[in-house]
Amino acid sequence: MTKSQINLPKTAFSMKANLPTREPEILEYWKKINLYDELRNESKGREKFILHDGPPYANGNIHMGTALNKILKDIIVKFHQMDGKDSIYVPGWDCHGLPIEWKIEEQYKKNKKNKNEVPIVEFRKECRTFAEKWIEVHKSQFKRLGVIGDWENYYSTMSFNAEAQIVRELGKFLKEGSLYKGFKPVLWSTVEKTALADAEVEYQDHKSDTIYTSFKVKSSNLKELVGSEIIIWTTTPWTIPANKALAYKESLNYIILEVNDEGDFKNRKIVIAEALIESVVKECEIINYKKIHTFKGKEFKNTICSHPFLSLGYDHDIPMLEARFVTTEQGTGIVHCAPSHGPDDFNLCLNNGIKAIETVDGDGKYTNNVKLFEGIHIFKANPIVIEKLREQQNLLFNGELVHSYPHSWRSKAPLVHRATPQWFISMESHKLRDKALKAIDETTFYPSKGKERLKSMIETRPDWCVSRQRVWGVPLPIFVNKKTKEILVDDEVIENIASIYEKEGSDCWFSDNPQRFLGKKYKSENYEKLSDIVEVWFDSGSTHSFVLEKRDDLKWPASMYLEGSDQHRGWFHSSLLESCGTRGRAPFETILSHGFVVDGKGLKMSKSLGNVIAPEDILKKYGADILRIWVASSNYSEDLRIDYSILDQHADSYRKIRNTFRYLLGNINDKFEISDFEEIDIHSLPELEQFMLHKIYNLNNNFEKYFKNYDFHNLYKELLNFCTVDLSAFYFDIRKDTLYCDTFNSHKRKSTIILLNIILDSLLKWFAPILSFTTEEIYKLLLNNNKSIHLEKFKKYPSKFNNKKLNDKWMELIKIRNICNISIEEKRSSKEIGSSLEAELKIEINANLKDLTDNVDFSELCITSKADVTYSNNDETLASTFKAKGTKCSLCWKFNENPCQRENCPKYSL
RNA sequence: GGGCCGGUAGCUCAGUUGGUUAGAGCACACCCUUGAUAAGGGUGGGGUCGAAAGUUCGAGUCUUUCUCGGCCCA
Repeated sequence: MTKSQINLPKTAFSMKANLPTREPEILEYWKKINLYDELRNESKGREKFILHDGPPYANGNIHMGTALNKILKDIIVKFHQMDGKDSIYVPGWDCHGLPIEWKIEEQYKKNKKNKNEVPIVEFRKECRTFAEKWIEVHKSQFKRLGVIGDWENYYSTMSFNAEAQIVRELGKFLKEGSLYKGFKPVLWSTVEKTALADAEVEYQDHKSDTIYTSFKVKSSNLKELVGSEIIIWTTTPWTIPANKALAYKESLNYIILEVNDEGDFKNRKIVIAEALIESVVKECEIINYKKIHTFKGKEFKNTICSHPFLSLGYDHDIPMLEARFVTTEQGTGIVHCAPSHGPDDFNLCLNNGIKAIETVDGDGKYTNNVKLFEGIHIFKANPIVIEKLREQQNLLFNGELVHSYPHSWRSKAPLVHRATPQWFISMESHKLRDKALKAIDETTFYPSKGKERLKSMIETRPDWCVSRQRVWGVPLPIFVNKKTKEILVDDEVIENIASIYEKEGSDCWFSDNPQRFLGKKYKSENYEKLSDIVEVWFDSGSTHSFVLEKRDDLKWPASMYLEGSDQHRGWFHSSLLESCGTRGRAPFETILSHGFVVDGKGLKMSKSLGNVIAPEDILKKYGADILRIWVASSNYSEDLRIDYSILDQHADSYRKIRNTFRYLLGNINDKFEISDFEEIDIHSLPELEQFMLHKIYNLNNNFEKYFKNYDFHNLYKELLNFCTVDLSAFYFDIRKDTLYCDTFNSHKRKSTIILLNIILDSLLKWFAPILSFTTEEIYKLLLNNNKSIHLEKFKKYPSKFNNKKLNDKWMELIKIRNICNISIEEKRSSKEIGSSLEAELKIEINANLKDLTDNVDFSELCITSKADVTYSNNDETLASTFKAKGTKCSLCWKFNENPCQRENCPKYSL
């Protein structure tokens, strides 16, 4: 008997995937067949699904987070495409901003070049070139992940039309009147000489000088207070010269203490919060004191103090103001307020008619608004302030404290709050907050918790500061009338600037005569041209206008914005505000946010922990399809863990899936026959095949349900389980006998082949959005038609596949099969049999199940040589296994006491 | 420091409105197979559901505290 007499599987589809080398070949193939253009051609006129790309910053190699983001986007785009839509993905890049400026400046430092000697326009050109370089790097890295999009016509925030449109968008806020000039403390770097965006700030430990200092009560409604001294604690002594007020909390209890220790404060009465007596006394080393009077915070009302530097000319009144932000966690329960140096201070003072002024210049030196200290750098001022307080006998205590403090992400220098002229978009003046909150309500969030997250941020955020004192960005298109100080608001000027930018970009703002932008209507000598640039979040928040609206192939609003959950404060946020301000609604219909990539233990990846895995390493070791499986199988609504053991596991699953395909391909000998599901005569098929159709039908239902909810990890799990449980361990295992040993054209074998084709067709399509490369490899091998699996649509499954009654029956049969397997295993472990074909089953089934099992061949189901069924009243199904009698048929390997009766088995195998 | 989210077998994930002995696949162990073969099949072990306390007849599910981790904010 030779193997040529049976129908063994044969396929060109190799068991070994070798993805790291095979995938680039497939990328070449996609390039060759112009897959992206083909996709657009094929789906012309279909309903559009637009996933608008949140632009990554054009700097540095991609990391796992970016890879996750792009793959997840690609999976969703492909799902919608196969679902019958025109699913268009246009990648984009965020290009302006401080990090790139810093890179260029670093290069200058290396080359001993002085930035101030380089014309702004030239500097900006270098920034542009830098960004262009990284866009190209990113592009190839993203493509390698299998991401399909309009790579040739990507968008960028530094393109001329983007810069022009950003000006138009700002013009809308200008015209409306919600863009205003304010004066406000912002986090400022005295090293970089700029305000920093929130995202540019990082918190690190910092050692600060701390002081307890006293403010004498000048007048008060509470007579005990007069002559007493309010004690405050601060970690920024240098802000004392800018003090304008003191803050207390109504609900707290306060106490007047008389100090009896020797020293400056002997016999002086000090005021602190009652709850903090212990800590203040301990820290200030007060030993002898007397409690004089306790009172409620609200009795501070209308109390006026004097500045500790009163006799040095600081003769302004220091009012005491009620504030909610006062706590008893640290300090004295009374907070010193310098409106130019803290947002809380600023707001409190503003509400009480005290304005912030410019007390510190951009370099960090006191201005002439600050008596005694003009010209001194604030970082050198602490000892001087402390010394002067001591001289004035108003220093109760000073020390040091290590605490978390804001630093610049680039220079790592500590930051300060500094009042500067800035440009703001008001949240209230034109009801931007209300509009945004309404827009959030109209948006669907995946996962749903994102809605509350964004909402709570919008509810509490302050006005949007859109100005930056830097050069690499879109210049704020603002002229201020030198005489009236009024902002020039004129659509014509804005459009003039925009149309100039459209042709040549925004560099000219810094080099050309301002008259060029003003046109003929206004004279440049009457106007001051602003040199601030727009903060980058406004850039990216405007992408919907210069990408979605401007491109004919896209639509506004986008179907979906998809980013990491940090973008609730970033791109989701700025896009929402920009769009609500200019168009009254969100630029997206849905938001999908994903968690962060962490290591196998759930810790964030960092160089110091040494747990960083680069996408490049994974591509080299496993290939993109494994990475794509990792994305699909992880629950993106939480943090996503990755390490090599996790990837190994997914690589194992991949092999299982690949071998499932290999079995299918082998048994159809790579001859794929696409069948029309509607045409199939189900009842002509064996029951097992009908049962499998039912399984497929229901799997597809679940598939659609999961896809609709973007629930990919459950979708993938279900597909994988189908391959392992339903196919490999069940259907495939049972049907090997038919496929190998039945005559080639027997009805049963042909029925099986029909099913294999249907399963292959289904699996290819179900898996295509996830296993983009492998499904293409198979598709190409089967059809070789210069088309792509990604041009296909998901199949529709006729409801006639559904057969619940049959399913119920087969669920029972599978239960019996499991019982038989246990029985077979007993004989196997006692070495009485090896292969299940050496077994002969005797099965005792409850008579109630007679109808169900009457025509069932349990030897086929359990892959044994023989199976006899008897019926009893026993509720339990019993199975016993015996060594099969007779001799082994050389063809079908079943044991028979008589010559094998199968049509193509040798009649006398004895 | 504050806000939000999360912690179920080694791993990826299920666990309905609180209701039997907490499930699946993978991995692991053992066995079988050698006609899916660097494949395939069978059986099995494995969890005090992050910790503690509480509510309840009953808690993985509800409450509180703590702890660990992540994101955001300061």
